[in-house]
Amino acid sequence: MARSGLLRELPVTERGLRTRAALIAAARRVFERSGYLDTRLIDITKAAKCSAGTFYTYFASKEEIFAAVLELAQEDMMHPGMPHVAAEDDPAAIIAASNRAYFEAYKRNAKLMGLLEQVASIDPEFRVLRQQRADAFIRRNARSIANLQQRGLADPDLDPLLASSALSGMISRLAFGYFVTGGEAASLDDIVDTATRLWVNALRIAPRG
Amino acid sequence: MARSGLLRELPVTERGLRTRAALIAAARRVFERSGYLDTRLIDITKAAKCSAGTFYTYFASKEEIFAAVLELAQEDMMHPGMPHVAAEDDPAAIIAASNRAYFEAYKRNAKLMGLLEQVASIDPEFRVLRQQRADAFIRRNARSIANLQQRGLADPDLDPLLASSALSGMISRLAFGYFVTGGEAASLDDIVDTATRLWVNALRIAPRG
Amino acid sequence: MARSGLLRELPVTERGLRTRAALIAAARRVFERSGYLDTRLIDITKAAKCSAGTFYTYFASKEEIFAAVLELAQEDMMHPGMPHVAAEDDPAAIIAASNRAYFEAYKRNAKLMGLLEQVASIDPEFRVLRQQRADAFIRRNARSIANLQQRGLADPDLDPLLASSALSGMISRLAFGYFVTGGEAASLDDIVDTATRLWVNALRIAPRG
Amino acid sequence: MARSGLLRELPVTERGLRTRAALIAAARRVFERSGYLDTRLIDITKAAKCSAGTFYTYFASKEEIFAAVLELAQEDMMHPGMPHVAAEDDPAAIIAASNRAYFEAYKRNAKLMGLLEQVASIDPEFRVLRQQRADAFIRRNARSIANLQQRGLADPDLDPLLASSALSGMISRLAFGYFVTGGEAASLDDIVDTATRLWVNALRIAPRG
DNA sequence: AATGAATGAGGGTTCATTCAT
DNA sequence: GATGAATGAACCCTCATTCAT
Repeated sequence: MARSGLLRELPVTERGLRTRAALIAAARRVFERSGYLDTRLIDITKAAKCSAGTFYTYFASKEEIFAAVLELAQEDMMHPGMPHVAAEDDPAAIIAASNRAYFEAYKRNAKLMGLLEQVASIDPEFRVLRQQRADAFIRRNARSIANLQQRGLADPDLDPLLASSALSGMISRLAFGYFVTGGEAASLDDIVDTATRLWVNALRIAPRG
Repeated sequence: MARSGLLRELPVTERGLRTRAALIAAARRVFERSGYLDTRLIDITKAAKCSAGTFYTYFASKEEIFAAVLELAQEDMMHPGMPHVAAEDDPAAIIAASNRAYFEAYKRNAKLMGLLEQVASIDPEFRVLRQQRADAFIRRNARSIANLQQRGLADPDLDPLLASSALSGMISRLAFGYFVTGGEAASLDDIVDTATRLWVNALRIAPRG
Repeated sequence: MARSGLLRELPVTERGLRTRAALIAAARRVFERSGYLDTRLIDITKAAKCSAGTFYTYFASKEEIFAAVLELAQEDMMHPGMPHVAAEDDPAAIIAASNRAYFEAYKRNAKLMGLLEQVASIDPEFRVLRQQRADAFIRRNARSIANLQQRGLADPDLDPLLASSALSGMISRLAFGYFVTGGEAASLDDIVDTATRLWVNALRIAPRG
Repeated sequence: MARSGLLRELPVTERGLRTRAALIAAARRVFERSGYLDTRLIDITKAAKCSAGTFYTYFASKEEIFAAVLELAQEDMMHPGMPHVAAEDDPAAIIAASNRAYFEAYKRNAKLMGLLEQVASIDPEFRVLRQQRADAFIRRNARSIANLQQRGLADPDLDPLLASSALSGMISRLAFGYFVTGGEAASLDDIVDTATRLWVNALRIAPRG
């Protein structure tokens, strides 16, 4: 996900970079503590130990600094999806690894994912962003499904994109329920195992050997 | 889902009942047009053709009238899930029917479901409400899965509740993506078919004798 | 204190009289519980078990019903001051009896006196009312002082009205502190005794015999 | 009477201090003109020539700015009571001086004293404040009375605190009637003289020499 | 005479944004 | 670049009062 239109250019001086970074770090902390809506800009500037006016040197709005927070966390969030593993590996093992990777990345950024969910439900720009991320995840998984089908290893009657859309949604919703809503009683291992088994079953992936 | 604690007593006169109903109807319209956050109480009272003060005769807050809107729409939303079909029916057919019913009910109330998603991301009380609804749906499907397992018709290695949680989430997320986000290109039939096929596969439901 | 300008005519029907009386009784209760300012008219009508509109059948405003509450309590409040005793009685005994009567009447209506103090500080009409009551008390005591002076029993250098103003104020302030503010630690007897002794001393009333 | 808990931190810049001071001065003016209840915050900000929002930079409420107004006037109000005079002075002269000082200070702040009376009748926090001030005055006079008793110059049968409570109340009520209610016809000198004579008589202070 | 719903003016309060220093 | 005070639009909410039934 390249720089979204929500971001402006970086400051030039050393001090400017430091202040900007302090604001972003403070913003993430405050957003995660208070939620997006309840966060006031002065809460952020207070946490960053700078004045209210300084905020506008770097960001034009709350949306813009939230975009910057997301951008900083983005690298870590790009891991999930199918990691590159040797093609000859057991498909079930690959799916298991992929799901585990997704859940773990989700866990590391759980609060932020909850925030993104909240902001996406409020602001169309972030709805698009969320959609783009979801689509990237879906397309990657769709390619993997199509690949298995071509190799005769998965149910050929399924539309790869639709199936990926459904199954990827299943995974992300599970992660949301587990790490954000936090109401699930099961252990992470159980969830990954069940999700993987359902995924494998759903695609009718032939058991190995 | 009984009356939530968010509701107060009903008015006693005919006129009062009419005004209250007008407010709820207006609120639903305005919420669906402008979203929850951007709706101001005066927008609602204007749409209901009454004065600002009248609002407070019936509701204490925006949350309260939103709860009333949901309550009114609730009956229709309780249908989805497993419809009552003869037990001897083809399990796959039952699942297909259930999924179709869910998607259709979702479609009828799509804007409201999008609103609930938004409000749940903002207000903890509605987060609980959404959770309760999701849980009811999950438990119903879990019972169905357990039943199939007992009859030897579904993969016995799956935990029914966990599997239901995953698959029910898959369904509701699909519905959300299809009817609320609205970005899906597929036809409703294709989605129902794919969802059903994945569900049937995932549970390893034996093809009918 | 005759009917003040704050009061209107009485209702004619039996039912009307009953409702009016219920409103006044309720008003006194609510005023004493919540204070004048914090009392809303619906609090009164609720307590009187009638509707909001009914209030206006009998009273034009909160002030007016408060005036009615005072009027009803008035008879009891007219006792204080010098009670009529035989002129040949011991002057000190008369003063003691008078003070005691004042304190006791004050005690019976302490909450109402506190209210009157509050309302007088807010509403000029009641400031006048309070002043009239105080003046009546002062003039009565002034006549008593003048009488003692004429009989050679009290310090002739004092202006009777001024002295009465000071001493009467002393008494009413003591009563206010004792029954309304409620911070005094002394017993009522001690207060009456001290007040009487100070009063007798202040007028240099010759000890008897 | 230290800073009450009603006050927040002072602004740091010169400009801030100026604005805050302007608000307090304006508040005093408006309160004295319109009374506490009838004063709206915008009346104050208008009088201080700043916007409505600025008020909240310095004060959280009407109570808070009223506390600040009182605090500013407080120094002047602490003078009254017994001024320091040589111990060997004529007790009556000391009392006269003390009373005169009290009346003069009261006169300088008469409007504010009236306001305090009003606010104390409305707001419990200020009721406490008024009580504390009254108590300080009473205790000071009680010490003076006890001292006279010990020197054999005053009626030993009086309880000093009770007597002070009564006589101090007499003085403050006179001042209130004279400067706030404003209905008294007498001259200030006459009032001071009468009050002093009553006070001296009441304590049976021995005539000098 | 009683009802209780409808009215709407009026005040308080917040906070993103600007700007002089 | 940084500061923090000033701004004022925007909205919420209360409640005395009116009025149709």
